[in-house]
Amino acid sequence: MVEKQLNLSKNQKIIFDLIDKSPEPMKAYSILFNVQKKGIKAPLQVYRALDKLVEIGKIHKIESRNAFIACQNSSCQISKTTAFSICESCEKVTEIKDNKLAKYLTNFSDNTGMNYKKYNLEFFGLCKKCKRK
Amino acid sequence: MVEKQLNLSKNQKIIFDLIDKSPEPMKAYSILFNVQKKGIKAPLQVYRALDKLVEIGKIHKIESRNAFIACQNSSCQISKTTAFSICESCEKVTEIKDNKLAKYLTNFSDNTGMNYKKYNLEFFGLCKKCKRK
DNA sequence: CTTTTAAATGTTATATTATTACATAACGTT
DNA sequence: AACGTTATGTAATAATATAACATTTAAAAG
Ligand SMILES: [Zn+2]
Ligand SMILES: [Zn+2]
Ligand SMILES: [Zn+2]
Ligand SMILES: [Zn+2]
Repeated sequence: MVEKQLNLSKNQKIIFDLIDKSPEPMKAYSILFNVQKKGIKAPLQVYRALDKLVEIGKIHKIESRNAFIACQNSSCQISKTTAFSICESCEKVTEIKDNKLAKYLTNFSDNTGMNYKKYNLEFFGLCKKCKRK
Repeated sequence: MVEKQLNLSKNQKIIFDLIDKSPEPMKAYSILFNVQKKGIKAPLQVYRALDKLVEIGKIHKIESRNAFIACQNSSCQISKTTAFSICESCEKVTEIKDNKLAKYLTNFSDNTGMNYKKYNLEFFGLCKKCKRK
């Protein structure tokens, strides 16, 4: 599944490519370390690219881990509704793509009648692999 | 609704009382500043109390804000399932107490068949007051 | 009541995560 | 070319969180 990313700037592309290749969420200073050989030397350069990539939905921040993961779900580019599964043992993170869940949460309204176009849901448990141990 | 908290230690009680009185989520260093007159001088003392209070469900961490709020929902003492509404304008945070939502998420299983006893959900939007403006 | 163990505290230093401030360069539009 | 917008470079610093070690308090066991 090839995604267009022509609109990304130089730093944004370097940093997106790194995160996209990583099998696990990456932390900002780990990203910084990994892109120093490409000329990105300062934290701010990383955070600026991360902010933009989050804004356009190419990556997501795993809030409970202060780490970033590439989006696995094309619809995130137009919405801000995210759900993840996080293994508390090996820290594996998977983006949950479930239309029913998304619909349920998007239509959810609380006791004040308020509803929401944006949410972030993080599930915690043990992944298949870790459960076997 | 009086809650028992006899089991809290001195520092835990000082810090819980402060958070419980606050109308808004409190950040760790703001807590530290506020309890220095009571003899709690170092960040670690605050973080240790926060860790314990989170563990026993008396407070929750709002992950997207790095801030802490007192639990509004007695059932959180036995579960780790939390949901919040966050106003993106005034930063007001409310804990959502909704049995249907809790049931739906607790019973949710992802495409791998995995399910979860623990989750954190943060909804974002504008509160009533901010919507009027 | 005394011994033992676990939980909590105190203190210093340090690690990790993120932003402010200011200057410059590249890009897209008219 | 002139303009406004977005992105970049760089240095300094703020904000959040933990490591390491010594000591004290409280709970549990004998
Ligand atoms: Zn996504
Ligand atoms: Zn695992
Ligand atoms: Zn609660
Ligand atoms: Zn508001």
